[in-house]
Amino acid sequence: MFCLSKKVVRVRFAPSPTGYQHIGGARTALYDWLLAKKTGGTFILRIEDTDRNRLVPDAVEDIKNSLKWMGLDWDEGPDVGGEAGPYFQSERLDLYQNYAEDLVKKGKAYYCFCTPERLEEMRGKQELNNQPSGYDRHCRDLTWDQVEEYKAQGRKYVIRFKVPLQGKIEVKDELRGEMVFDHETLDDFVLLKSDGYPTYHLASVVDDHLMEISHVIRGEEWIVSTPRHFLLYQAFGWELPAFIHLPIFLSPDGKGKLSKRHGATSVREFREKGYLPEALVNFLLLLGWHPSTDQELFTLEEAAKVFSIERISTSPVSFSLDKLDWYNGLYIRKLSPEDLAKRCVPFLQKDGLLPDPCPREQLTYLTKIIPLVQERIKLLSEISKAVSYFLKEEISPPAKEVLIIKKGTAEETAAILKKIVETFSKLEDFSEETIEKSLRDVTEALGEKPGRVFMPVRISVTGETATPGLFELLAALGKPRVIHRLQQAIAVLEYA
RNA sequence: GGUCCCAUCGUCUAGCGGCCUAGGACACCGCCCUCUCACGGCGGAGACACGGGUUCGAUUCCCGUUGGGACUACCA
Repeated sequence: MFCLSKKVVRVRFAPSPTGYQHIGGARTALYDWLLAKKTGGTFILRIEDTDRNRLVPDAVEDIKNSLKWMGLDWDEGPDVGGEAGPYFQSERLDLYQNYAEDLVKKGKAYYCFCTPERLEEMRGKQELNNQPSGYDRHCRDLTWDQVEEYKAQGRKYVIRFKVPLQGKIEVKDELRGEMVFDHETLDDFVLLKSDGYPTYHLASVVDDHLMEISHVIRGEEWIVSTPRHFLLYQAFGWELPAFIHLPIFLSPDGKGKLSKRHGATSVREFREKGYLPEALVNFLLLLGWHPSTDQELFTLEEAAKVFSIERISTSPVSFSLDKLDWYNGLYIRKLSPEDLAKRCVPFLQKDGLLPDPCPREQLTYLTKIIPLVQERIKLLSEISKAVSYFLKEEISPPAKEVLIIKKGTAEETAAILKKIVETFSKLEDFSEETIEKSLRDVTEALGEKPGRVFMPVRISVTGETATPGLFELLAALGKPRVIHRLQQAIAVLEYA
């Protein structure tokens, strides 16, 4: 049987597959993973699929993919197994049922035959009378005969925990210290649902015990449930793990917790928007945790060396994306051209700028132009706009108004461009250096300022006013396309 | 309504009684670099919610007020 020394750190990330991996959960998983790595402990992935009504079919895949994408590999769990399995709660049903029945036998839990309708009515009355909400313990004192009778009638039932009527329960959170809850404020919560599945309360307590979890790291929204869990540990006579409640993510506008209304909330969405896992991890790391230094940049490995639960903060965190964007730009600039090009390919394919699969020459060319735009994009998804005029053979000719130089006329502009076409045509070697020299020579010969000459060229060949440096841009584009696009622009100026 | 949590620049935060004329980062503004846009460099503005205590001394400790948030399901 499964047995380990109590000293070792065993942490679990226990998502419920009711949707795509939420960004808040991703941070929890990160902290779990870091604590495990820091201490040489074990990181466990456990799927809490006990709500069959809200089950999303591909959620488990998404959760696994999201964790892998972020670099958070698990030591025990789906796909990798482990001695404390199974790691899907739906495969542990008999366990929960036995433990629930056990509590009933000990008089610490009871069968409840109340119908959903009755409960709803009860709740309605409580709200109407401004009374505290909670189960009214209608079935708490059913006699054994009554229970047998109801069961014989085939009535559905749940198993509820019998919360002691008097007294207090002291709960400890590693970050916040002791918290005291009065039993009177706790109701007899459900342990086992009528479909035979456990509630979170039962399942998580049973599994955390059986899997010998040392630290329970979860969201702040669980604080109010913690006294119930302590009561359960007490009833079973089990040793408590340490509890760490992470501050929740608030919406950037400061109104309530982060929700779909405020943009991306799943890891998948951030990935699709063009965020790098390195950036997301770094951002999440510092959202609620701070090192004892001023260091802002961390790889997973670096973070794993210095991470500590004592330095996790307790106040709610506004999930503002500004810093994530900054991190993303930073990490994009740090990538090698080869790496960045590879990461951009899917985005370019999605936008129809590259075929799938991508031919070798195309990838080589992309790698060549990537450095020109690398410091100009903050999201991978911005790559298409940044390189479209490189990847397309033809661009739609710019409008006349945008081509015309400042305080100048169409004729003047066309004359400048013609002169440049003429100069470029004679160039044998269309390199950055020769381009720069000839362009500057033309500028001087015409008695113009650089800006007045460079800008119409830039717009002619790209259609944009904001681009990489002109000389490197032209060289990367190649002489034929440059001349063609310049002639196209001249035509617009003269005939449009 | 009830229970609980939280409270330093717009945001993330440092601070664990004197080092604070409150530090850093993002965002913002200005200047520089410059062919545009970025990148980069330099500089600027910007916070201890309020009221009581405790103390020689409070951003730091205690209480209250206010504000924000979470939970209040046979969901997690």
